Amino acid sequence: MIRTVPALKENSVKDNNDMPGHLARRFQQIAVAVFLAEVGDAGFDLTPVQYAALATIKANPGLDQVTLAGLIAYDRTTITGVIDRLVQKDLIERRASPRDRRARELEITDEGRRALRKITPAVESAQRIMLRGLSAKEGEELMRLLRKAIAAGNELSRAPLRE
Amino acid sequence: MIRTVPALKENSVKDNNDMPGHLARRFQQIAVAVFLAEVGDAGFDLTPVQYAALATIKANPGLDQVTLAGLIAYDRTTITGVIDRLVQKDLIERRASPRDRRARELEITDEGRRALRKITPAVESAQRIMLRGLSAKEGEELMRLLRKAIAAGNELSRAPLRE
DNA sequence: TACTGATAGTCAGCATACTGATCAATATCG
DNA sequence: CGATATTGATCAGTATGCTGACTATCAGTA
Repeated sequence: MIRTVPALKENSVKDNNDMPGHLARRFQQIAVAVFLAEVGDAGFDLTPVQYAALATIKANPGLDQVTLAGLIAYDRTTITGVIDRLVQKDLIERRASPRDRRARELEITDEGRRALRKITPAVESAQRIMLRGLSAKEGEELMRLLRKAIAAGNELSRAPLRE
Repeated sequence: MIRTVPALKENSVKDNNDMPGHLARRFQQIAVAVFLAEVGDAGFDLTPVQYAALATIKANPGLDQVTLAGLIAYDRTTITGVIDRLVQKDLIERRASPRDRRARELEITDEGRRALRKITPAVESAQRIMLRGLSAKEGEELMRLLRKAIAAGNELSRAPLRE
């Protein structure tokens, strides 16, 4: 096939599929949808962010909000609302720290522990589903590359990971 | 080293870094931050979503909102606000379609064209920066794996890609 | 101890994203 | 033709995520 007119303009605009930023958004979009579907099917109403916060609070009892934010790379202004909703659902407790009156200590409740236990299979299932197009080896490689890119860019967002 | 007590509970909770969903969120978070920083340094106030919409409207003059949404995998309810803001900035025009009175035809303005031209280097720079931790080969492999995972999960989100 | 800077948390404001609903217009089929 | 279904767009409501500002508190130092 011979084109009489070369498509100059079109070639100068990169395809979305060549843009890592676009691919990042798409993959995250699917990941969230899968998470909500699996967790919803299991009878729970918990977002990915709420789950990550809940699991991290359980693993680090009594931590404050800034530390929590650092451990899961959230902005501290985002954490406030997430915590509010977890408290609302009686999954965690927020109380003033005796050592630092600015800080709030976070603790998982029994109900939070129960929810976390029951929800775990759905979360693991979701992680599998979002990689279902890849072989096990490819899935591992994708995660390795993501970890590497993230490590190099950690300081570039307002909410870097802090250990 | 001998552990007297096996850490059963802790081991049952997967590390965030083993969760593709968490890695997806982190990578996207960094990608957006880098995009906004680069584009902002270039003197423009445009989000990744607005950029993608603008570029797609330029490449497909006169398309309607649902088609645009499909081409970049947005939810149609999200598009409304994005279009509002692009119109507000005089980068595009939205007018009623003569063929289908439900639909709106979208067209880039001269100012939109100018902005797109001037902003392109910053966008390309952003794509490089978000992969700066990876070799060229690794960057290609990451994009290939993301494309593959996305293709397999396309129908799982409310806003799949439509060609 | 008083001043200064840093820190924990919250808030207002804005921009994605989604669910589910509604309205108007178009398509389809009996 | 007319009833029905579908489609394009919008809206209300909710939940991230961010910027920038603010208060209260704490820490270090002159």
